[in-house]
Amino acid sequence: MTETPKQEDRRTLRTKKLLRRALLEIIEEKGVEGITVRDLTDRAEINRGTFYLHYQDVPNLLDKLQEEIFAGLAEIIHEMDIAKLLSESTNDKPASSLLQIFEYLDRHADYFRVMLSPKGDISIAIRFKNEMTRRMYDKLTTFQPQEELMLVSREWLIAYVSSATLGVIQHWLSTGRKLSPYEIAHVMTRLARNGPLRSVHPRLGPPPIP
Amino acid sequence: MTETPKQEDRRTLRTKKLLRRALLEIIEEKGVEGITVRDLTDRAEINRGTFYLHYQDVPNLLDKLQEEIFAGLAEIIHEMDIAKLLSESTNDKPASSLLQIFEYLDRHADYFRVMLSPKGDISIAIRFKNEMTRRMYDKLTTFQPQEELMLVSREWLIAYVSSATLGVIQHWLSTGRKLSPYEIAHVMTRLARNGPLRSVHPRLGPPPIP
DNA sequence: GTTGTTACTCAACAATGTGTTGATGAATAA
DNA sequence: TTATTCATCAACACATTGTTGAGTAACAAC
Repeated sequence: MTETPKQEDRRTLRTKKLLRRALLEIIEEKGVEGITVRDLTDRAEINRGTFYLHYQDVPNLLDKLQEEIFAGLAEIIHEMDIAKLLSESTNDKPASSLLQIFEYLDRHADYFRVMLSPKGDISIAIRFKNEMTRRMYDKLTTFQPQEELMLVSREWLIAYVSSATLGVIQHWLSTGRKLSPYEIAHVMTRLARNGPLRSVHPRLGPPPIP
Repeated sequence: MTETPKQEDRRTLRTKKLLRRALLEIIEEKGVEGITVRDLTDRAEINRGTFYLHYQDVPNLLDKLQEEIFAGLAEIIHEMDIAKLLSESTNDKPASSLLQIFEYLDRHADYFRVMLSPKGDISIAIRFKNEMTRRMYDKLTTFQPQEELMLVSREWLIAYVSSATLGVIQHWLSTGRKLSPYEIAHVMTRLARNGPLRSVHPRLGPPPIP
């Protein structure tokens, strides 16, 4: 029924590429709120009317790019496995699911660096967190159905972890990714396993897990 | 030299109050990007020109409100004491610094609920996190100057904790503050002391601290 | 290479928001 | 009461938006 997605015209590809580049440039300079169609098309060196041949307006352009990038990311987040994260917690290696996420972010760093920055599109961060949150709910409900056995309820645990993860990602991106995906995944794993306070000094409280 | 801040005119106070109310209303509906001076003054039922008698533009209005709210918050954040948080970690009570923060947020919930929501002003969240971050650096450097003794470096630990804290705050505000400031501070304290993974089930890894 | 299609350019349009100004009237503080 | 300050109103130039119609250039397919 559905036809094979016809290959796009060279000119179309060119225009979209130019617009994407101009968009990231403008956001980095002026932030999401500072985008105008005129500025966009001036930088891309295309006619203003051409913009409207491809996108309805600026939010629509942002949406389209977001869909693109999340198509790839959703799969990876779907693979996240808390049970595995917990069962692996006897060694000191980065959790594989985290590693995959950081590798994906690294691959699309031009986009994420800008979009997850303070000047970027907040809806990207929201969505990223939402995907993590949903996934964690599923996995956690299966793994530990008895909420009363937990130190804090699922709800707060998940809000805590998903925000912390996003925060570390943003810091990593905004400081030039000085650590490799492997190294930063390792850091994240240690923090998740031992908790922040125990990470200050292992001798405070019980020893760290590894 | 500086005169005592002259008491403001009734009419001025009235106008500013109406604008504040209208602002929070618009942000809740359409988000920060959807604010227009016309909409603002229509809802406040004042003349459009009147807006410009008090504020240069919309960002300036946002800034003024931000300054107001942060004047009070800065003091509290300044009181945060990691050393205390760690030394108190033999009991299961909420850390006093966290409790104070949640009480302040609770008192100004009309503002924070909107501003720290996804539709709100991202710069509030940024600044909030920055204040926490700076404070933690100071305290942590004093308390544990030997970074090599830490499981993860200060930099990442702080990015992790400050983001997690903000995330829990946002979740608390957006879900109607169903827990009291005391209860939510308690949750935060447990998460900080035991770490997320250990909070899933205390028997995983070493026992929780208290 | 020719040909039909599609994307791009350009100029003009109404509509809407912005920030400012000057004249007028009303509320306020003292 | 009185002088001051604030709010209103109408009008202004300017910028951005989203659309349209006509002309031009690039493209894919044959």
